[in-house]
Amino acid sequence: MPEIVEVETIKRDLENSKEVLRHKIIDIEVFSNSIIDKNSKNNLNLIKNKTIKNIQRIGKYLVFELDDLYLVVHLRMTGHIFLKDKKYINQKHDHLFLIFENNKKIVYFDPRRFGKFYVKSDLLFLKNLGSDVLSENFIFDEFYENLKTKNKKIKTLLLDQNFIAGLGNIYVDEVLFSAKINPLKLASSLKGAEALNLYNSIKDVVNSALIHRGTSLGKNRSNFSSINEDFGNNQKFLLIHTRKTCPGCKRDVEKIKISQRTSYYCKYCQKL
DNA sequence: GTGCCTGTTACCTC
DNA sequence: AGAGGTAACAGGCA
Repeated sequence: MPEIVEVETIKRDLENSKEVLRHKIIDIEVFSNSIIDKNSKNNLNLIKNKTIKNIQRIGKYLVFELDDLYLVVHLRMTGHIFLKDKKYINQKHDHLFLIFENNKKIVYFDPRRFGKFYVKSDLLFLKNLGSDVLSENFIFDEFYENLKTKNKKIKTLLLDQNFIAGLGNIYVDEVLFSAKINPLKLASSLKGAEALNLYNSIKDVVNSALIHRGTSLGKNRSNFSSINEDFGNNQKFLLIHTRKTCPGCKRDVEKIKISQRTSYYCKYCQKL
């Protein structure tokens, strides 16, 4: 579930806590080896005694900049970052601790263990990502030029992190509903006005969800929560994803699979 | 118990 | 280039 909005919420919460930025990692404990990228296993110990100089987010990746290297995590479906007191002891599905010189530790919790940690000396492994939709690199002209060349369904394209980085299944549905674009429409068929509408909808949907601290749809601990295990509120404001009735025309919402992803749209308000 | 579903992505083949 | 399948894994649900 963590898409751009959720990862950004975590990033901001970590920054605002003042307990991580400019603090030193004195130890790392790994309880499940499979969450460490196989090419990073040998480098893992290098993060010890390093200070967190900066925290950034690139697409759905959370990046901790250390003195001379990067600790990067992708939360995939069910990864969580919690900030706990040092006395916290590990519980089911906790896979990694980063222990700081102050009284805190970062806990990586992930029931499905799809998430991955990377330790790298540079960020070249992220070089194929498209522009982050919250960054200043996300520019309409470039977006539209690229869009015109793609002969695939617009929903599939917006989910492609190498096209634009950050959106996942929930927000793509919301964006397309907001822009009144059918998810099955070919990207290359969009007119300039539609593309501009789409571009603006991406920014609006993401920024509005950020205000609500992300979307927490499930009922259990796999559900998105930020560093204090607090859920987001954006699920209350979803207009189309998981809805049965279109808020625009009050007719039934379509629920189909597009590229193996459950997709919600209104065939009346989002005409093909 | 069984089988199917799930918010992500990399990798593979056609 | 694009489409489709699979795998990683655990838990919820009918």
